[in-house]
Amino acid sequence: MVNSVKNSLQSQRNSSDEIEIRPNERSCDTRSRILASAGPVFAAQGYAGATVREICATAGVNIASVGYHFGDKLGLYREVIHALRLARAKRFPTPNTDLQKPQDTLQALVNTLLARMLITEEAAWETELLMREMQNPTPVFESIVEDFFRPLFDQLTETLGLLVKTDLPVHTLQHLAFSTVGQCLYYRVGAQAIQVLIPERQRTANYDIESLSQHITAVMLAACDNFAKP
Amino acid sequence: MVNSVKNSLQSQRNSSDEIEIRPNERSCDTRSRILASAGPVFAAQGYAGATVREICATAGVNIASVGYHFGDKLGLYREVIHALRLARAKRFPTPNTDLQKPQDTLQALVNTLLARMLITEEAAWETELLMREMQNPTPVFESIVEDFFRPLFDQLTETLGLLVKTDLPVHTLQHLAFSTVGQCLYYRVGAQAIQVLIPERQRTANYDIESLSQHITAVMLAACDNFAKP
DNA sequence: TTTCGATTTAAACGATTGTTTTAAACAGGC
DNA sequence: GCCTGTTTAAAACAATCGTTTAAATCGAAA
Repeated sequence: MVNSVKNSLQSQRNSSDEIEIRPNERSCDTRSRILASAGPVFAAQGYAGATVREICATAGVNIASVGYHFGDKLGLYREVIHALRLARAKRFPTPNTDLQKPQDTLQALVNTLLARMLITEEAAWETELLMREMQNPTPVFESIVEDFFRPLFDQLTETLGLLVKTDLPVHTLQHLAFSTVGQCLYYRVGAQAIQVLIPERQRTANYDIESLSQHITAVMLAACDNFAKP
Repeated sequence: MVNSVKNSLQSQRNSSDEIEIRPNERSCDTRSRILASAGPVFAAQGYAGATVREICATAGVNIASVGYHFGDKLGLYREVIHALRLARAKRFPTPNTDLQKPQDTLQALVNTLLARMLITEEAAWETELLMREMQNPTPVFESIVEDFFRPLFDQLTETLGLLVKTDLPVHTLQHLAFSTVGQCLYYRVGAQAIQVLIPERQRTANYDIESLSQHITAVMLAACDNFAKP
């Protein structure tokens, strides 16, 4: 009985991705409330560590609702990832690369990377969730890389190719791109370590996005100049 | 009764770090077997995800043994970290910095960092455990940073200070050190992403420790040269 | 050999997990 | 207004977790 109801709901959701027609208003409210609460909890505790009880408690709904609306815990997680991809695609449009000097493009790319890493707003849980996916990849990880990382990586490689002036091997350009990404990523991956290594006073003074992006850009421009020399 | 026995054992262990005198052979065997099995399990599943049942099963001992020898799960984890620290100190001795040119010291430091990151031997679980500590810090994380990361970080900052020649602000040297560490770290943190971004043929050809360390060192030397200019 | 403390064992405890069940509350069509 | 299908609520489910308990077992001193 109840199972058939859930299965029909599940297949209905899979068929239409964008528009969802819910029978009435009340269910749509609970459903979106669960979805909104699940993201931060999954990000903070990880998939295994997160509990549906905590998610439902912060959402203010009953525990059984997640089973009714999403089938089970994994179904809810898939929906969270799906919503995350849509949200981030709109929030972080890839910077326009055509009408600037490559130095400015590089600066803009580093700025975007660092902004994604060091975001402390209400949507910081999205980055946290992506970081967890990098360490514990699930079947959705590959599509995440293709949709989010590949465009920025290609743009980065292209921009660096304009900066080295000479024709370097492809893998050298890739290494330069990874050097750029790695420097940005460290200020999130190593944030806990930095918090221990660097006193708070220095951190608040010299570890803002602006200072860090200028430093990383300077490092990469110096490297590009050096690789341009015979 | 039993509690007092355990407490005395616990304090006995804390007092003497190096030499352990166990009453008989049998207990020492079980204890070391638990310790040997716990490391890989903690690394693979994380602290919260690992279960003492699985650890004891792979060790072939009773479940209550971990309570008897280590107090509780966290006590066992602390001992694992302690043993890890001793093992890694012997396997990766900090490079001697005194009798070389700073360029060579930097190269050696980058080599050490990359070797720690990309190790694929039987002891890879140690690095995996450290990476998990960086994202999900447990109460032992701070001591890990102090004992593991701080020495290398200081050595890195000092070496970079010799390379820039001019007197730069302290935070700039720190940023340069983090740039170095970040580039090395990315080839582990982003390994899953690189596996999707770069075809396997290129990966096996140009992503060995030797190529990567030379590249990263070259980037940082170029940056230091640039920062030395007026 | 006997005795006693140290160690291991099997079993169970209480807490927490994801999930299911049963009944009540709600909406709209007749 | 009643009835049918949908949604929510409270409770309970079985499984698993870390931890504890009480008895059995072992090793060596007496």
